[in-house]
Amino acid sequence: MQRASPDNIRTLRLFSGLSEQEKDNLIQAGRTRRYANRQYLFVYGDQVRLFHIVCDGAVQLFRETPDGHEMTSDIIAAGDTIGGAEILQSQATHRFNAIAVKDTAAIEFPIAWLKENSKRYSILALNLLTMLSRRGNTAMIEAEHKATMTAPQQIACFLERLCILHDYDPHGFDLPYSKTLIASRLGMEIETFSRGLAKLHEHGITIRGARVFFDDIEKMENYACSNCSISDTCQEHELLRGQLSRPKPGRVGCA
Amino acid sequence: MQRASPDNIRTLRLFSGLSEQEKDNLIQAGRTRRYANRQYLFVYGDQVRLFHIVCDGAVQLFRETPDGHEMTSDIIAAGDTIGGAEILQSQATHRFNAIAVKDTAAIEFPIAWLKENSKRYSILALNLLTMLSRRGNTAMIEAEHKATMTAPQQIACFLERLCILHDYDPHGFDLPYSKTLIASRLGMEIETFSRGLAKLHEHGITIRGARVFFDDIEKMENYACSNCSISDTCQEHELLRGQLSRPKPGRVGCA
DNA sequence: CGACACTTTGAAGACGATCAACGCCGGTGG
DNA sequence: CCACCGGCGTTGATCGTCTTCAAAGTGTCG
Repeated sequence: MQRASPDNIRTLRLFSGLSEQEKDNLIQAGRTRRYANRQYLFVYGDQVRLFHIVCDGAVQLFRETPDGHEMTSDIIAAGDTIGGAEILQSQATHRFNAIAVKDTAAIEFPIAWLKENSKRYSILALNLLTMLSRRGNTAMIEAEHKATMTAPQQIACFLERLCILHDYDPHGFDLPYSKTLIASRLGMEIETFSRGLAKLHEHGITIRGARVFFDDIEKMENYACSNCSISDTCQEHELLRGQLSRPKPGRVGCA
Repeated sequence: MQRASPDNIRTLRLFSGLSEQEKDNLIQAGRTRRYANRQYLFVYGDQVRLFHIVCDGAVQLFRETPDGHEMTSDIIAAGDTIGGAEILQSQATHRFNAIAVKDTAAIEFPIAWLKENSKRYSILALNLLTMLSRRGNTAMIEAEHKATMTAPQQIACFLERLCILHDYDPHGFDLPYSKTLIASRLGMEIETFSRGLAKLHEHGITIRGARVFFDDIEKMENYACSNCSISDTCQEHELLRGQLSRPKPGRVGCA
């Protein structure tokens, strides 16, 4: 998992391409803050005041429907940011709640900081643009999945991405979030998720408690989705990527 | 509908904030090209070579699943762009097909043009960023809809946005695309869409052929989704927006 | 040990996908 | 002018999947 303690904040994708001095200038305007598990960063309707960089832990972004249903828009892991889209669109208020789902550390910046510096440092704007458009891309692909794949397929695809993006050992790793949270993130009920996990055993994925085993990497291909833009996200994992999701020439869509 | 013939290309959101001379410099690198209805701009697997600005008509972006199913990712209307995300992420090949669904005119630019100029003109990068992140936002919200709303609700929400974004008369307008295309865009089968349209009559929306009537604007609120980021998209339509989707204080989620 | 959150499992129901048939319309060709 | 065709949309019936409701099981932490 990518971590960003004050030590390695300089390695964040958001700041890539900037000189060390530029990074210093930028970072010094931020303030590190810690959130306990289950503590809110902000809620629906709050004024947009801050841009956050999550350094450690994870933050759930979610909405509630009038009938009390909770809908997770995204889970922001360490190294990613919150609020960029809202600020650049000059949205006055937040359209979702943000709550820490682990003990979390985040650096916060005033919105003016982001607006000014994304004009001053075009590379910063580009980095943010890339991150946001990638997130949007993922959202589009997942919307597609929801329309074309069964629940077990979606789960398998999610687990595969999880394993690759977080650099977990495919032969055995623990889920980083509760099953309830993951189910919500995938837009399905916890019961469906639970049953889906059970079914994955027939397809070479075993789940015992929170532990996941890809016991047959070949069979993973049944679920591999060549459109999930895993490709350019962690360039150092070429090998694993080749093992897990081997896009076949001419193949489109999700199997 | 926003049109961008060579005359009004200067008014595009993408170029907003640039001087007339800067616009000239930028635009002169482009080449206008016309596509007949049903003509492909590119297909899945093609090299990413160009950045497109759709001036007139509309372009469907879609994938095909291995079992021959067609999945529409998006419909790009006049004034919007194609390829920005791919270029900024240095994707080598296209992950979807692009086909004109009307007679269409588009200006095309080499990818280097976009890369260089989004560094040179940070405002251009910001504009593109805003457009892309808005598109991603919409995708996320629609994914949410797919998980929380019934088919008729999704259709109503779509029609409402359509009416507002294209500046149609809510008391009667024609669908700009075929029902088949819209159904695909919403990720549902044409049969489901057709039945959904029929049901909307009980809720104050009448459809006769391709013509849509919001015969009871008050009832629209039953479907209005306060999270659909219509708000900052066409600033000139405050009044209509107030009529159609009136977000209530403290209200979250989709009704 | 007991409280509580989280997860699993079962059974019933709702919704959308699928399959099939039909109506409608515009175009083509005899 | 009519017959034929293909694309498009509607409607009906059936089926599979996911949600919902209900209950029991598991784990953790005081």
